[in-house]
Amino acid sequence: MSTAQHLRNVPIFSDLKDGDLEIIAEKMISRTYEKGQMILLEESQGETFFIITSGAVKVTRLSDDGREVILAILGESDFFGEMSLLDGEGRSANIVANENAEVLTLSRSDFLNCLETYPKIAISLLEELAIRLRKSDQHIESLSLSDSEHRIAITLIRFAQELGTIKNGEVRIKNLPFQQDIANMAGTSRETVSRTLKILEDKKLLLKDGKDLIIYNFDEFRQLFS
Amino acid sequence: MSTAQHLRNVPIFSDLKDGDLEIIAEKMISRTYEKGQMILLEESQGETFFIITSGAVKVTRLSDDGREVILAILGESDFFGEMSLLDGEGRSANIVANENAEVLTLSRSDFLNCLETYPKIAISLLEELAIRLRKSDQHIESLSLSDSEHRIAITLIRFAQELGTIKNGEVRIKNLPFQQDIANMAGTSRETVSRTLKILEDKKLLLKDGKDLIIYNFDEFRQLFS
DNA sequence: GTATTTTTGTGATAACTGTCACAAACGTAA
DNA sequence: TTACGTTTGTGACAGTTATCACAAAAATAC
Repeated sequence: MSTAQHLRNVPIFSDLKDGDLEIIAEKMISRTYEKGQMILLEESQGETFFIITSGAVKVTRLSDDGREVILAILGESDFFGEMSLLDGEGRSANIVANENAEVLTLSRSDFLNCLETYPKIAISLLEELAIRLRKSDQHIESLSLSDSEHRIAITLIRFAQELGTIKNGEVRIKNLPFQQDIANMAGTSRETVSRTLKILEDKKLLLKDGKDLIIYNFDEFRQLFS
Repeated sequence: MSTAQHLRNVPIFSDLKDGDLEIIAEKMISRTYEKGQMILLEESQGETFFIITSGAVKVTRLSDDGREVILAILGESDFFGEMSLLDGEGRSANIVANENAEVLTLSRSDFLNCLETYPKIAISLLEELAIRLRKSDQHIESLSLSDSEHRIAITLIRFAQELGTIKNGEVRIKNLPFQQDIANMAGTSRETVSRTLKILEDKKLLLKDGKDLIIYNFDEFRQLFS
């Protein structure tokens, strides 16, 4: 797929005309990262905007004692790096390739130029940030008042929404992340994730199928834990 | 103070020329709310943009069983309501007047018009949302991996940054919110807040002075708990 | 002023869940 | 295949903290 075609799939660029898309596409550079490779470090200055064309990355923060909090897992057509471009602060999070990943990058100046030249991009970006803020708020809510079973279930719902495929009410999450990653997102321990998945399986709410996870009745599941 | 003068204090409008500011000011309507009054309900459609000119509001989410999670407390010159205007979803949070509050409102269409007419506003708004997202991420981090003492301390730091006044290294938070509100932000119980404040006081890190709270050495305090 | 409501302080208890320890299962490379 | 590393499962235990209960203090109303 050409660079411009990839951009077409990214919500914030989807409003643009083909010509404009190609102008932007020419300024982008493609890069690849291997699983586990660090893409961005917390301390570095943000100078680049990234769009994922294949693979997945995780957005994390690390505490002093080395424990990892996963803020989000991003996949194809998602983008990142815009935050520190916008507010000038340093990075607020680390980005690590969660599987082999291919990205397109845009420099700070080209990115800011884009925003000024195409106000529609700015507005689309606003929408996207509003959506992320909303998700953050939900994440905060779940961490604040739920027990670990709820938090883990809500994390599964997030995965289902981002990575899952629905087939008559049943969601299949292909390649469920490791329990340790789920734990780091849900704010709990790896062992508790293991035990809780078993409990949910006993309750006939979900099924582990190799590396995949199936939620039998997604609507019911969401209602139970929302 | 005139409406336009109030707008001048709001970061996202501060770049505008006086003339433009007045054009916008004319479209705004002033409203007042009494302490405890609900300003926005979670279920309602978002049709209005709000700017606080005096007082404070709290942004909350409610769980089924009625427990409240406080996402933020906003004060003078802060704004809210933009999120559902942008992404079209329903409200993601409730807004309640935390003290008597005066706000300026702008209708959905006028707000969106503003964004298209003054691209600078859109970019400023992007910056603001980036900042909020950053704060949300920090909030998530603290909820994920800290014990209750840390979470409460971090909540106090947030209050200090939003509501505090610094005098040679010492921060005074005037009118510290109730322990119940602190608990709802820190994701813990009211009793734990009570006990923890006493512990921090015993450690000579802070002092309760009537309705105010003083953090003796803010830099040290931040380092201890960040 | 007194009365009433709201907010805060504090003990006792139980429950949840993090941690440690180790075994089992799985994946992968040689 | 075997061997090694990674991921998952599970028991035991301890520590943190939510909850309940009620008293004290503070704020507000009358």
